[in-house]
Amino acid sequence: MSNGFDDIPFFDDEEPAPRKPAERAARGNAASSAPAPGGLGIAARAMAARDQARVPDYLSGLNPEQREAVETLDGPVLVLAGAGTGKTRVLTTRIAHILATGRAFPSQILAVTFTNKAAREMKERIGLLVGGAVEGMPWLGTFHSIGVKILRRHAEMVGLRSDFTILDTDDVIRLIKQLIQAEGIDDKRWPAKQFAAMIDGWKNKGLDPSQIPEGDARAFANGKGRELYAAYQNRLKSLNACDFGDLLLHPIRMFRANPDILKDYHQRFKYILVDEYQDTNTAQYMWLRLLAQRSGRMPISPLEGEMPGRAEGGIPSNAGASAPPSVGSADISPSRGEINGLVNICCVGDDDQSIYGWRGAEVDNILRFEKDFPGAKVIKLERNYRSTEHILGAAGHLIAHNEGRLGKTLFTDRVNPDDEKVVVHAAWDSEEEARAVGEEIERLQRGDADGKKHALNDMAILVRASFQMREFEDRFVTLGLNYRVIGGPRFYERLEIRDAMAYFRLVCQPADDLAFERIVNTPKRGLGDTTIRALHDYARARDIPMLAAASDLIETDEIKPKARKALFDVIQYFRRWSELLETTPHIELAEQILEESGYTDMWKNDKSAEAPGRLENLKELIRSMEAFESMRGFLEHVSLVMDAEQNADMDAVSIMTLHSAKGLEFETVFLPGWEEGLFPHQRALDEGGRSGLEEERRLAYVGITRAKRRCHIWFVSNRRIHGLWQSTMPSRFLDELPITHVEVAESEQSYGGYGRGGYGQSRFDKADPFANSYETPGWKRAQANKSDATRDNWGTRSGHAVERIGYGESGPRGKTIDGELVARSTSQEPSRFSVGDRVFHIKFGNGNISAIEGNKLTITFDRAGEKRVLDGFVEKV
DNA sequence: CCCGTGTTGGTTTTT
DNA sequence: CCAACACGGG
Repeated sequence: MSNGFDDIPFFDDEEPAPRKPAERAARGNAASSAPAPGGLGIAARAMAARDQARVPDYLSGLNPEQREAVETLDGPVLVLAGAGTGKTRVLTTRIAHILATGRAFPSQILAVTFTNKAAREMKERIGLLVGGAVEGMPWLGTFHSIGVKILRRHAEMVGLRSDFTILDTDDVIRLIKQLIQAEGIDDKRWPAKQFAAMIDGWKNKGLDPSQIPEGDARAFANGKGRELYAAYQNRLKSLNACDFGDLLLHPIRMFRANPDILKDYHQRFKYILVDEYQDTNTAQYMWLRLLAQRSGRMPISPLEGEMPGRAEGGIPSNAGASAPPSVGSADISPSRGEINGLVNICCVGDDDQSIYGWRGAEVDNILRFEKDFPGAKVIKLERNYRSTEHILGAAGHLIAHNEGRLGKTLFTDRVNPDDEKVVVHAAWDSEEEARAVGEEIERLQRGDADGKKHALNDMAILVRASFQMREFEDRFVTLGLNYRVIGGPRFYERLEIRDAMAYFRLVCQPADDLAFERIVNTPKRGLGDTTIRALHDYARARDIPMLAAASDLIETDEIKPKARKALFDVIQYFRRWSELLETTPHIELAEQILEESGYTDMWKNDKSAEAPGRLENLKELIRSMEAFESMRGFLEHVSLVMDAEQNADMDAVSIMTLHSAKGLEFETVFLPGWEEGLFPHQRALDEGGRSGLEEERRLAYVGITRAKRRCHIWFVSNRRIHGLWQSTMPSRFLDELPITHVEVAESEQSYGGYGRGGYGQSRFDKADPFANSYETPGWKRAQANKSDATRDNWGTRSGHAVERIGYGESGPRGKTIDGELVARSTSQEPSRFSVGDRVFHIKFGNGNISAIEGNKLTITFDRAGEKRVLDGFVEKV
């Protein structure tokens, strides 16, 4: 059976020891056979000297620290790579170096990232360095994609078949809901969603049902937490399915139970590289330790209850006495180049950018690295190539307020007297904040400030919470300023896509009950609750899939004739499609399935405004299948890679959360909402205490360090929270910025001072400690702007466009549509519309134009009533 | 089965 | 305040 993973060579492609090119190999081996860490032998030193003379291209241009990080191939290495210090470059060059020196074949390198995006980027950049050799790197990928690859090979060891399905969050919640109901528990009081989150948390920690803390187990459904978790795992097994957590946990269990298999992987992976190590959770840590560990001297026992991170400083290698029973003892003699029985593992990360503690990441993993991997080389990259000294100075001073850190200070020597300081602005409320940011953006765009016109693509607004985006969107629509929102629900999470996928899944995997239940009555076939319940009970009683149960039951008279007929048809279709699976091209089959099932017709007959968009999405889904060889291959891809590609052509300001900004950079960054309660967020403070505050501070650090040249921070005195206006205090982080690198904007008139209660005085309490007068240009400008804004609330600029990357059906107020350019007004020219035109709006549907003013139209929609919209959002019908 | 009304809660997100 | 969801009526 071809299931999309046979094409990856595994152990059957075991290469002989690297030998060519001869000269390079000799060099590499000489170095690696040198008595590690102590000092190099004379011959090796001579050769090293010779190497100095002939530096390979890919090494030139690295600074000494980067170079050391690339060239220290033997033993554990931790690269502490500050923001903008060339982290990815080090990682990719290191791989290139391993390959070029003949140390390992591409298939002997394990390189893990967190996101598909990061994996893709790495692949591309390695490709640039070494050419086609990347193709041979089957083990470069996310934790999860590598986890699947391992698990497919050994699925039977954990009670699965190798064609198991991967459930996403939505499936998981539906499944749990069923279990909760089956237990007779009130699913209102104990929401499935909440329990799914708990399970996720346990799995992040690597905990089986038997290992979860008693308190946790009791906390849900009157103490049924543990039973439910166990029931969930059983159900997954009978569905031949996995959730995301299992993709890591099953391999861990499998390795522990089968040292011989683990040993194969030890032999395979000569080099391990890990990106964003500060984001690893306990399960990922355990997974890595199993793969990295050699010689059985490393006690690793989190599954036995010992949590790494506590317990006297982690896991000392010499604590041989407490070696764990099973896994640890896979006795592999250290191969050449490994020290302390450890593989050549290189973890790259930045403890100051650890912002995912709330979803299970353990900063402690990176803080503990030297203890975990004795003899580890720690290399700090502190030379920054991204930002000005002011930005680095501000960020550095801020982050220095954290206690739990390894300590780095970024610097740059590209100092320019024209560099702007970080600017702190105050505004009266969030509306004014949005207005002022919009003005600043336009100023930069026009080039007023420095004579240079700045592209919108070089600017970003980074917010703490997504509700903050709305005000900016509103303002930018008004101004006709292009923007794109990054983040939010994605293409593959949309209803119609999930439905279609459920059809495909069921064809490929007839035991996929979740898929069955999803679509058995979609489109409506008169198969209601009663029928489904009967199928469900029958299937459970016999432990067979529901589709099979349906086949059985239509032979009996347990089901009403009408439903029986409908069910019969469904079964027939699936039988046919399954047969066609092997013979028909998958694209064709997919189209056929959606047609014959009546699914496309369902949307064609749907009169709602979203229906056309949904049909378009279905077409897009089919198109995206072209890149795959088989339907199974496609399904595998989708379950792991839920990205939507973005449209980079358009010039637009990016709006996103601070979290999704990690790893990105922009010339100009706007950071609004620096108020106590919002940033740092009250909930982080309440629930996370001191470490919560530190994570918020790291988030602030991430925000500032996204900026290359300009960083504008804002806070407001009044913000509407849950509908009611609250007066707010400036964020404590503002006080943690160094005066030398920060400038407080001339008062934008707004900020009337007030005390800080028990929090002590802030220099931001006064309207402006540095310069403030009602005669300042800033005040005058503010006044001017104010009238400006009220005068023309709709703006008159042309070419407005909005893009929403990854946002699904419910873009706010119908302004935007999924990743597509939806508005392009042309107000300079006479309107392309006339009063009375019949038009279509993607959100509001069809309607007639009743008035036109510039690029804004008043339209009476058939269903949505009268609305004012920009002309770019509608088209003639 | 669809739609309207009431209720509830409202950081951050990947796989 | 506003959006998502659950429930009940037609």
